[in-house]
Amino acid sequence: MKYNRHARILDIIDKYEIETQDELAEKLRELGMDVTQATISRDIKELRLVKVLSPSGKYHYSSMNRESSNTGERLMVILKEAFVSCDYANNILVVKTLPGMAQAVGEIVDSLGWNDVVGTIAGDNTLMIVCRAEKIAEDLMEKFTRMVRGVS
Amino acid sequence: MKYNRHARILDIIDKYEIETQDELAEKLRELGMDVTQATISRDIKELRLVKVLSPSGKYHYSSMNRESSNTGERLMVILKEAFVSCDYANNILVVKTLPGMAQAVGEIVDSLGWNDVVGTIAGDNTLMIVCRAEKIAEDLMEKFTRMVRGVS
DNA sequence: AGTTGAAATGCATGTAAATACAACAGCAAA
DNA sequence: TTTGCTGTTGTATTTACATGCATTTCAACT
Repeated sequence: MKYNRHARILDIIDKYEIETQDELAEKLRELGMDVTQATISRDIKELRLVKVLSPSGKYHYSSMNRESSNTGERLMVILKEAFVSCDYANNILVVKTLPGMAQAVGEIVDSLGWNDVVGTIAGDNTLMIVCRAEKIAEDLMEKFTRMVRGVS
Repeated sequence: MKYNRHARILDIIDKYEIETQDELAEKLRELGMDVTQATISRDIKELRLVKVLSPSGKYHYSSMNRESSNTGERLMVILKEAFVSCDYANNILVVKTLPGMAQAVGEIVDSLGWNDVVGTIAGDNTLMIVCRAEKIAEDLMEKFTRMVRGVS
């Protein structure tokens, strides 16, 4: 019974913006699965679901993974995860990444199409970004750091 | 006042496993910032923090990003985000990724050290994984698909 | 300084979520 | 069959959280 329900729960939160556990219980009841809020609280714990804030300002349950559905967000996620640190000298920004990830991060930076960035070159875990001016490199470092800290 | 506090909150949830908003208020009070749970509820909303389940089975606040602190998890996140689809023929598994991400995914697969995988070679958005047997390729496809769906 | 409007906060309270406890179902060993 | 164990669920309750409303703070103006 339980695993079937878990699957349905994933379906439901994917399809609707579920704001409360009671609401979820309601949906399940419509599918003929009679459960209480207590059970759902436990399900949610097992499924490791989280309550996130939608752009609309409402909270809703989500699956933590696959949160980012569009490509832009997915790239950002990759960037954040692969990023280790960065520093600059003159107009060159040097980004350290997880091993083997520098190419990928370079690709992402390229894809952003910032035209203050002249070009990028990547090794294994190091990426160099050539900026038009030192100021740009500085700003960019700030930007990366901020981004990774989740401030957006 | 508020932005200062927001910064501290990020610090605190990074450093401690904060289970409740009251607990967070407590920590802030220790830093001389006198706030109530109500304010923190609003802060948390603005910072888009989420309550996630730790491995220990307890809930704690986290920044949604940077959730994956250890390298293994971070690689998994990248793998999930960069993955598009896969298929196989014989003992060769072909994985499609986002543009420019194939190298990175290949790197990750290599790093997993599965010895049923003979080797990998990556183009721009396509990765080929040479498996020891067709069965392995099939299993692997299953594994990837499952993983991306968030079931593990 | 006084006025005004917007943002931040606290207080009180209603709502949502987690859980202690008990009941029960399935199941394996005696 | 009985006993004891494990896992699932509901009930009742506690605990945690969100929010309406009143109050304060602060900056931008007269």
